[in-house]
Amino acid sequence: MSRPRIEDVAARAGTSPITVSRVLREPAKVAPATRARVTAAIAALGYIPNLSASSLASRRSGIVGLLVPTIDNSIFAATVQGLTDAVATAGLQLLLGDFRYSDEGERALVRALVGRQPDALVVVGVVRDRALREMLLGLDIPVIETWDLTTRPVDTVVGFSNREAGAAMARHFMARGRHRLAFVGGRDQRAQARAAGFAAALERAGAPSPVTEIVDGAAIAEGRRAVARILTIAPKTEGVFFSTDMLAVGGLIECQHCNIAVPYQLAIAGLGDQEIGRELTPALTTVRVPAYEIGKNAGEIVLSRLRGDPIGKRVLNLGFSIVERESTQARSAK
Amino acid sequence: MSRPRIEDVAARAGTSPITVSRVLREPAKVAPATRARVTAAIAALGYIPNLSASSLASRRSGIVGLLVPTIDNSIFAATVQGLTDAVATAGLQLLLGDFRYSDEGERALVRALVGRQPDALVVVGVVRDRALREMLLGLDIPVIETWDLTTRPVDTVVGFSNREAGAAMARHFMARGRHRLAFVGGRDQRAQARAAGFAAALERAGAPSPVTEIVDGAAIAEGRRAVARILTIAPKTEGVFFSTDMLAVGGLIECQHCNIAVPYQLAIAGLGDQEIGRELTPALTTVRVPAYEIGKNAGEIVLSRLRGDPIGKRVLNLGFSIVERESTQARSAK
DNA sequence: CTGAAAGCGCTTACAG
DNA sequence: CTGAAAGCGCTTACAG
Repeated sequence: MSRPRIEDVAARAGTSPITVSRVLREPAKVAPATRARVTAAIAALGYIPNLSASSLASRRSGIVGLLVPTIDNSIFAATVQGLTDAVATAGLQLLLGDFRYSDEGERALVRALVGRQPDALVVVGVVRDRALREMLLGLDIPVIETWDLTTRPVDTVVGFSNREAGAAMARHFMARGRHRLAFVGGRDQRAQARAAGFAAALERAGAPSPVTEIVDGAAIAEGRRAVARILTIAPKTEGVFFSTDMLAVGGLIECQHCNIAVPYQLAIAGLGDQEIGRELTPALTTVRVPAYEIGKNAGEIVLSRLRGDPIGKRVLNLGFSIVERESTQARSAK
Repeated sequence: MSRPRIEDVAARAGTSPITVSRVLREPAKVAPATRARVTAAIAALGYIPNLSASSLASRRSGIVGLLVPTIDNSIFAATVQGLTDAVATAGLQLLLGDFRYSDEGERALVRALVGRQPDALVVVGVVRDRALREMLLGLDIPVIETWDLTTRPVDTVVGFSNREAGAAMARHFMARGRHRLAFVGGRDQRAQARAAGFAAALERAGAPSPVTEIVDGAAIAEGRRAVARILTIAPKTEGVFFSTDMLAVGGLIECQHCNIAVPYQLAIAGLGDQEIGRELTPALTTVRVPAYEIGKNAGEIVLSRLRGDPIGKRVLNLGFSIVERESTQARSAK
């Protein structure tokens, strides 16, 4: 007793396969009586259409491929959620792949995803790898880059300026009387953009160049280690901007262990506005980023493109905001 | 210029489509010279096989469907990682779906996944819903349930006993002189099993029944609220077991805000052994669960079954362990 | 080691 | 409103 095919449903409903297919895809075009018989037959047999056959015949897979650097980072979870919320209404499914922050992994992943004939691709990040860009350009499906901005997207980019976020945080520190600063972040492009914006804003203001610590991953332990190093190398540091809230939490914890008063001796800020940062004492200043909205907008752009709407803006800047909490208060605030 | 097909590759290599297909699937069976020509043609054209066509013809999709309650919970991320690590070696891809802790969502998701003709299905949780069980039993593919145990799995279950974990934690508290206890957890089956085991162990020891707080989600804020409520309802409570570390972190934070000394006034424990619990002060006692190993083993079972190996154990208990840290130390330890 | 024929289960494009 | 024919791009099973 293998799985029923469309033909079995048709036989039971006393109609043809194509009518069954229509009931599934455009029921309004089928006479109510026929439709009822077909629906009953589908239910009776527990028929589930074979989407491989459907994809092959229609050249529409109903799949949106999503490439994320890693799935164990809850900050991207909101983006996945937003994207799901947007595309699920159209019956599209997400095929998720993590490339683990490697160009090579990303190429392999794209190849694997493309084999499934996705109707669109959404990428966390902006694609810089040349070979990958070429591959994506030749794909002839919408490709949405996210979580950053670029003047020349593969197709469309929706995100915010990580560079500007870094610069804004530098100004935030300086406005509170802190000029000897440090940056902690990973090797990925977004972290690098935040670092660059941070350093550039300091330079423009005539402040010293920031000490920069590169870390692997976003673990709390990495944040702790980074602060310890910074305070050894540059004991007069007055504030540290961490590329993610989890790293910043590590910073807060290390300070607590070493009896360094935050924010009075050292100010600390993160990025992501994760719940833990709000709940700790001192509460963590952070950059709130539109993670959910990025996913939602990306999904809506995908749907619009699949409908054949005219192409809108190629660069969609959703902005960010700085949420000031205790961890960066000015010393005078005491 | 649409995408090249196997026929285009064959033409360029001066051979037939079926030989190209063989080079892709079982290269050892093709003469080296032919293989070289085909490989060159594939590279030159940037050929990527259409996996919909491949699935349809071979009745093998190369997809493993994974159903998780939610993707924004980092504790499942380790399971996803383990599963990926195991199945990627065989060229299988994960199709991930989250059913958001609802039976209805789970049924819809299974239907959506099944349409893609997965070669196997892995579920976080044990399937209790009757309709879903029937559906899965009729599927005729390996179905692996995880993260709990049951005497009658749909097919095979790999996990640990949540009930036993709850009981073990109750004994842990009692061995440290705490008998007035409380439980905090969600509505999902695993949380309920932990609650039941916790209560049963207390009853067996003649301790009072635990106060039980049901929460929605695993947010820190929920943990805070739960502790506040417990201390209002039962101010003499000596220890609280939270169903997840994140909830327990909320418990720790609430105590800090209310000047309740942990563990001296109130002991706190979680489950999951997340990094944050190790780093906070007091460090959090927790149940370490084999999240990664569950995924890894599930993947290996899938591969074994697809190879056609004889079916092994239907119930694979990977156990758990209690990691004692400061948050549950005995009062006398001071 | 290689290939011609048939078919996987759908949908498209057309006809009526 | 409904259906017969052709075809989507692969692989299986067989033959040589």
